[in-house]
Amino acid sequence: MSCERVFQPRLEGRPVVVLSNNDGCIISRSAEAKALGLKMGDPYFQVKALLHRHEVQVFSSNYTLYGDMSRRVMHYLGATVPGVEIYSIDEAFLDLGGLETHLTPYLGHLTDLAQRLRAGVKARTGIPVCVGVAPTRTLAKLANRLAKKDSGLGGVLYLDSGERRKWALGQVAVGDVWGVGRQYAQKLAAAGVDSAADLARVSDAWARKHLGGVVGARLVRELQGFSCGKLAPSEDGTLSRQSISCSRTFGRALREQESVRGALAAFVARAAEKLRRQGDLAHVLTVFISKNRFGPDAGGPGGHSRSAVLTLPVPTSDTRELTVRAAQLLARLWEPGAVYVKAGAVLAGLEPPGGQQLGLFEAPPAAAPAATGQGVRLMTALDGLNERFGRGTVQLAAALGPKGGGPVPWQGQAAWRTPAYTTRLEDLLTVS
DNA sequence: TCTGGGGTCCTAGGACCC
DNA sequence: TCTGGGGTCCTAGGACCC
Repeated sequence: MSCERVFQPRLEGRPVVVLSNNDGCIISRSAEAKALGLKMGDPYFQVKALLHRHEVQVFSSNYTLYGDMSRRVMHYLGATVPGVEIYSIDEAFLDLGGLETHLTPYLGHLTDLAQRLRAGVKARTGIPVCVGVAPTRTLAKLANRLAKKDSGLGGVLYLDSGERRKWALGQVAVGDVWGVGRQYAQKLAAAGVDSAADLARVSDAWARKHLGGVVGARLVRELQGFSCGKLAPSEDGTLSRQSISCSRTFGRALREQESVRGALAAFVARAAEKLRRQGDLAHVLTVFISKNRFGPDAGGPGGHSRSAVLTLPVPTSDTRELTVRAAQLLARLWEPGAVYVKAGAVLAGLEPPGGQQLGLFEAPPAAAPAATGQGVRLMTALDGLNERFGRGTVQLAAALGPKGGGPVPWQGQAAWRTPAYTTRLEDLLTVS
């Protein structure tokens, strides 16, 4: 929402929402939209009338723009303080350990440093941010939440003393603590644990028993102010993922296997592209297809979706091989007469090239095309062309849809997408 | 009519190993 | 009647995050 506002200042002070892929649900809201009672995850069609009545500005999601703006914010943070952990597209943890004790005479109180970071991000990108400072990530998230809610704090809250920490814990409902979702919140309420302060007092044994084992124990320790280092530091937040997937809800329901096969070819190609960017090969391919989970005949929980898994004989990142395999898996899953609304591909068992170990009696596999230098060069050329001329410039025919061109049958809805202001020359904003 | 996508970690149980 | 200890790997399922 903030990204859209940067490029359309007229949106300032007005209710604005951004929709998920396929224009399905609300995933980002301005304060004014929140005040109208619009919730995260509200299906668009259910709140359409309300949106219209209050002249809420609606946008399809524009991840090209949001990803690029995120990169700019993170780059500034990385250039300004040591130890940046990118946590998500709009959050980062900064390690300020030691800065206060050693540098107070030069930098001032950490609250001042946080204020300068906030102002710096705003000046360079136009994106408003809040900062929470505390001894652990969980407490920093909690402080950030309070900083966001109470405009009197000027966007920054530093929990610099035991008393202030105690006060902050008392302000936050247990369900709003990082790591407490719907299920745990319900369980905690039943046990009389209502606030973050209550949660910080439960025993280690109780946390282990009722909040997912060591995860729960860590959560409570973090609230008490003992850091448990939950996050694996990854250099830029994208490297060394353990699985890579691409899935989409189709713009309309599909009943032809050929159409779904085309969609899967496109999804596999996207996932394989990400895999090659990470420099890994995948050993395991999963394909899934889903029927409408809200329909009357959706079946039990999970009954609307089926998946098939294949362990590849040789790990690969070659789009051609993965596309062929995905089509085979799809054929296994396909129920004639069924109507599908979504499909996806997951690449797992990721490993760097050259790491395969053979069993004692296993013959080395004949090199598949994917493993040859030619295959690697082809994929490199493919990625190079798509990088230079735009995503999808060169694709496998399998991903192009039916002959004759036109929009592919699985194309999602995006009725209110803004331009890629910062990444496409033709979309550059002109000011007169 | 219309309900997102991409991840992580953990547990439990079974098969198998030394 | 008594029946070890310490592992790995895999799958399925459940919880959580933004």
